[in-house]
Amino acid sequence: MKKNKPKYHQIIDAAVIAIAENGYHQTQVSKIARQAGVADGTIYLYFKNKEDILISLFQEKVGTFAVKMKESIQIKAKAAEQLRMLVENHFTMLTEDPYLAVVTQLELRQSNKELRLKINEVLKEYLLLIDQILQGGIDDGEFRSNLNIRLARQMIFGTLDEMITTWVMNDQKYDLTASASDVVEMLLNGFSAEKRR
Amino acid sequence: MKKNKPKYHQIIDAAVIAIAENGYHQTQVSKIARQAGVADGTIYLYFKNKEDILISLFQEKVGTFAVKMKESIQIKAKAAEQLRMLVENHFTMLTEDPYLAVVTQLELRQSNKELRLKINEVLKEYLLLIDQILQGGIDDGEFRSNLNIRLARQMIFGTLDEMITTWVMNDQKYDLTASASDVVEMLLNGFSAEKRR
Amino acid sequence: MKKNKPKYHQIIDAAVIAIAENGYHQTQVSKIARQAGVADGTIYLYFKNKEDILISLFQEKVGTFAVKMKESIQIKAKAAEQLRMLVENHFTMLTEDPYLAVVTQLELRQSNKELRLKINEVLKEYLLLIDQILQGGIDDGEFRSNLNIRLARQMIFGTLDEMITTWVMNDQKYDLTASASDVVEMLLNGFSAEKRR
Amino acid sequence: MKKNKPKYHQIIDAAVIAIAENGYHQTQVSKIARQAGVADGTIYLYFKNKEDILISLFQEKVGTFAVKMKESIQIKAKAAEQLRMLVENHFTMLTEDPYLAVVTQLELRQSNKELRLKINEVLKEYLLLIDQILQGGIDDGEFRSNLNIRLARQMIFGTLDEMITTWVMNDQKYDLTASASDVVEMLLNGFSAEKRR
DNA sequence: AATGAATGAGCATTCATTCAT
DNA sequence: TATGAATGAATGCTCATTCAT
Repeated sequence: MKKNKPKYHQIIDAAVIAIAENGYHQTQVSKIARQAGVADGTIYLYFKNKEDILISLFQEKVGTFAVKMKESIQIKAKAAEQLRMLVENHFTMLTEDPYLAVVTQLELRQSNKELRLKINEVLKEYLLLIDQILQGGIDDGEFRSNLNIRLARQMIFGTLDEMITTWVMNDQKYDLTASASDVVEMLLNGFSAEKRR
Repeated sequence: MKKNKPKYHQIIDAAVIAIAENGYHQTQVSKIARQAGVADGTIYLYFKNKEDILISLFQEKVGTFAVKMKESIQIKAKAAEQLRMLVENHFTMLTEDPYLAVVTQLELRQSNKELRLKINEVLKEYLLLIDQILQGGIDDGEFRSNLNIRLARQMIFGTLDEMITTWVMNDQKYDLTASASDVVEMLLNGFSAEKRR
Repeated sequence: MKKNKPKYHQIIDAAVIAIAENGYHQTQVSKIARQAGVADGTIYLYFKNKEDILISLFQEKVGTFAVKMKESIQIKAKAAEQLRMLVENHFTMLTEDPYLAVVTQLELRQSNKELRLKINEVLKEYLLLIDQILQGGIDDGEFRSNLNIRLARQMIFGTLDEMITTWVMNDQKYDLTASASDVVEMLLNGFSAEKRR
Repeated sequence: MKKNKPKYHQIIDAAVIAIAENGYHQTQVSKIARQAGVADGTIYLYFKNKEDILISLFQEKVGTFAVKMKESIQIKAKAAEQLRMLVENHFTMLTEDPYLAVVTQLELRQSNKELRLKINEVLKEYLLLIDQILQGGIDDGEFRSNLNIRLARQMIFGTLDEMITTWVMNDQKYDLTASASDVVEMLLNGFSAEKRR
């Protein structure tokens, strides 16, 4: 299995740095190779093509991300606390890896529709986690019973994504985590209250 | 003024169709020209370069969008009604122009950072409109006084954007407007209720 | 006859200025038209194509040049004096028209072989004039009887051309005419003296 | 070092042939590549851009030219003999490489001013060689003491250049070397004799 | 005669991928 | 495994020329 060899991760990490520093379209395969300290041709021993590097990058990073997130959330019982944990962790993880933040929020979106569909496939696991929190909240009576889970999940993900993208576009120069509490409150209000009128 | 000549809009409309059908990177200038029924060189009588077509496209379409939106909203007095109107119109307008939906939600995001900053510049007008609704709601007591406007705006825009993108990625095959009411409720709940506990 | 209409010369003069200021390859037909104060299309009422402007330009300017030169020379009796007059006039005329100097020495040489052959055709009249001086000098016994006229003419023209080109390449910043006397001496020495040994 | 690899010279030689046969402006990079038997992209592994091929071509050919010329001249003691050797060699070398003659006398002059300045830079070495011959002749008393070296050099170079260009423009169909002796005589007469009167 | 909007052919260069070593 | 020299397809833009008005 290629994924267990050191050069596999070496190349992926090089890709994150190269793309974050140079931008998606300015990052040629040869630049990733140079950053990784391998020859151009070596890349193709570990990845099918350039697109495969990007998908693998996303799988590795978001996969790790989702696993850690799951673990963090399991220690909380209530859906509200789980959601708070999810938002805080989401912000913290990206704050701690500025290169990855740039790559996921800005650069990878410059890829074509086909690649984005594959990226969405990887994201599904994470979105499912959100769904589980929401379903739990409904089951426990924390959220209203007629909550539209799909919609609620899109609200959560869309809000976080917009917040983070804006933060990255502003060169990550303010504290993203400081807004975690406020945004969680607004989301929870949206989910818990009975339908107005 | 070039913008008043018929070919200006002819080319922009052709660009929307060509990009929606072929994807951003597969849309050569010659393809736009063919779609518009003009020679390649004619494009350059109306636009500085290929990027300028895209920026102009966005300005024309989102500019029109924002103007219409402003007019629609002014006939409503309450912020809640204004927000409902905004969401409904946003969904309706994109539903009525499927090509434009694909271009704004998927294809235009594949542009480089520089172009995206220009696009954001155009978007500002629309985001300001949301801010005005929110501020009105606070002033009227509809929304809680300590509402974080920036956050609320990001929640609105992020949620709508995520909903629409998902809808477009699913080939626009379900009724987006049907969710308008539900999402407005959730957003309003988030803004109106007092901070929990 | 087109050549008698004012716009004919208006366009040629505009071409000299435009080419001198912008360089041969940077001088589009539209630039000449703008400089001449006419529409692009108007150019083609007076000239067959772009190349025709250049040939006509050369014909007009060098034609005038040759006619003036002939007149100047006729007042001198001796070949040596005629040659001196030719060199002085050649230098003076180009010194007095810096734009033309740039165009003939630098810019027009960037044209293709075909155009250069036509230019050479125009030059023939001038070269013939030199030949006449040389033949006169031989007939009068000023120059040695076995002087190779073709070679002598190439020496005269080549030397002048090289001197002027160097002067133009150095932005015409020194006094070209100051060297006239010296160069004439050297040339005359080359022609008059008996074959050495 | 790229210059030591066989493909470097392979491409330069191909460029000489392609430009001589097709003309400067009709010689696309792909044509040079085809002539050299390499792929278009390979050109760019050895040259920065198309202009760089031309400059390198000139450097290689004229560089070799100047080196050979220096060696040939050193075996002669008298300036007159050195000049005769220079003219003969100059003619012989270009006669032996008809393609190069076309390229240097006609095609390379069609380049823009910037490129021509670089070409002149390369030529300087050759012009310096002429200056050294002239200075030697003055020191030895072969040439008159008040000889203007700059002028004499321009006369030599200008005359040779004009002769060769005319010869190339006439499709090299006569024997250039046959005129070497005569032209040298005329030049020497110009330099050696005391100022007339 | 004059205009100028419209035309469309033409080309240097990049870079993902291959493959002989 | 690893290399890196070589490949060659792909495209935005310019500008001389035309022609309807």
